[in-house]
Amino acid sequence: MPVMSIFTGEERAAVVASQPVPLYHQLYCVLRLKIEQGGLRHGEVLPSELELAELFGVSRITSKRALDELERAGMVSRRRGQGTTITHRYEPKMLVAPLTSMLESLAVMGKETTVELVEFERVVAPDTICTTLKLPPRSRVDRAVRLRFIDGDPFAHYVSFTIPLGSTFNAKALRQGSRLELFRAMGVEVGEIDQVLSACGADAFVAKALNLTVGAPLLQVNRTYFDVRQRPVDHLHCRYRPDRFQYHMRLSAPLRGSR
Amino acid sequence: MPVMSIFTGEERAAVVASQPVPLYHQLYCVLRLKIEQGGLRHGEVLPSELELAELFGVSRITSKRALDELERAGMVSRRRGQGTTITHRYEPKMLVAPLTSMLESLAVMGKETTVELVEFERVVAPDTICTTLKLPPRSRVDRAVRLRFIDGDPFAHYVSFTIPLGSTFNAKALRQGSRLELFRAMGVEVGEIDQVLSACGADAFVAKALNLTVGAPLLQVNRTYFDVRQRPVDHLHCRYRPDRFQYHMRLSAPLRGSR
DNA sequence: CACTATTTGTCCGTATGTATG
DNA sequence: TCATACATACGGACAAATAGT
Repeated sequence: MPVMSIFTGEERAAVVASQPVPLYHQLYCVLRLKIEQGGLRHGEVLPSELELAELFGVSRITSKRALDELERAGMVSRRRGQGTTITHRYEPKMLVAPLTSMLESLAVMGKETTVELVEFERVVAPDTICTTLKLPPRSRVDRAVRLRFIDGDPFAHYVSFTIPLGSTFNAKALRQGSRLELFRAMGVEVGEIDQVLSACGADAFVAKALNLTVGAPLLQVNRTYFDVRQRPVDHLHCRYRPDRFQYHMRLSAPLRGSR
Repeated sequence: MPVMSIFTGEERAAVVASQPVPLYHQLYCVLRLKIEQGGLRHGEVLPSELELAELFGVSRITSKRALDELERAGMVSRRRGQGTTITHRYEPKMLVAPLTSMLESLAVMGKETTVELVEFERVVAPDTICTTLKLPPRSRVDRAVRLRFIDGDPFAHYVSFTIPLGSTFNAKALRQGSRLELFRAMGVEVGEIDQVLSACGADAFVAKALNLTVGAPLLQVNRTYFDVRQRPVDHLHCRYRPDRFQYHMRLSAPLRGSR
């Protein structure tokens, strides 16, 4: 019987020896991604080691190792004579936040999420931060690292740089209330927010904090807070697990008359 | 003299032996990213092989190989006795689009980008598409795959599913004009757009199309178009290279009185 | 002109990881 | 499981080019 074409040519072509990444890991990534994105569902049986090896043009040991890694990652279950079945369930456990306003940290986030302060320190600001906050080079800022949890699982990693506001802006206050409330208490009225949305791979720090592997895709939001006089007050670097957090928007009545 | 802290702790921590990726390649990636993003500029001299080796806790051979790869990639120039100088010029080949309206495909995108139609076919819609477009199961829709280029480099991958509008909605028309113009020409007035922003790893298809490796982080936007009668017309699946495309927003005057 | 320090280029030997049959 | 081949990574050693004293 001819082997079913479960995998596309692109998927097979993505596993190549010429890359500086082990073959077994390339194959592992292809399989894992396919399972995570629902291309292969819970309960389905993967091709056998030999079939996989032939499909992707590798040896049986290589395909075996890729499947073993999948098992170690808890994606599949392997049994002799029975094959490799998928145990991973696609369960969203997801928070969808509106992006149209600043509601995020108040209404939506407040529902079932908790925040944990990981670090708080007054540091010399990196050059990029000095530039965005319009500070002279090597100024001092308050750096805070925080994690946000949903159902006890971390899904957001924040690194914030705040211009010195006063001694009341400290770790204790950050642990208790939201940052926006804190700003207001310090007499800073936030007028505008500048946001850039992007994606990035998890670095070693974030990967550990969010319980991911290095390089895992993350939704990235870089946010600058301005006070009512248009002066930058704070820069926030957010990274979200895409399987647990998404942004939602509804845009209405687009321009009709033009072009 | 103590070694200058050119690299952050995060950067140094990203080069670890425990990962299934060669050390020299990890280091190469860190350096390349720093140069590409302007952290190290044209003409600057990189630390010597020995300094790099000590900074990142690897042997000189490893740091040397990373630098050699950088040279092969045309990012730096190496000379005995003189060191490694950066030849790559930092030009942010990046498109930053506003997200506040539907302007994207009209004003911003039209500037220096081009679109290429990769596939166009009438297909049986997947279940998920039928659900979002409120169609009976196994309905037929027009599926289009497109790529968007900036300076000849692909940065966006689109997969769209459109309810049957008529024979004028075809490959030829898609190649020429924008989809929104085409909708209007077909008598469909787009009233609202529903967007979900997230991140995902590149699958084999997209990786090939956007010239990336499998698993590379991408900014993902899933968009549903509704006509003025609130009926879903089209579902669009966008994936962007984060180094070439970002979304930008400015939010003003957040709620003051409440909580 | 040496002389020196720095930096890259090349080689060796060894140990471990990867991949095949 | 074994034998084999190749890639990766380390430490060390020495040669060759460069720049400054």
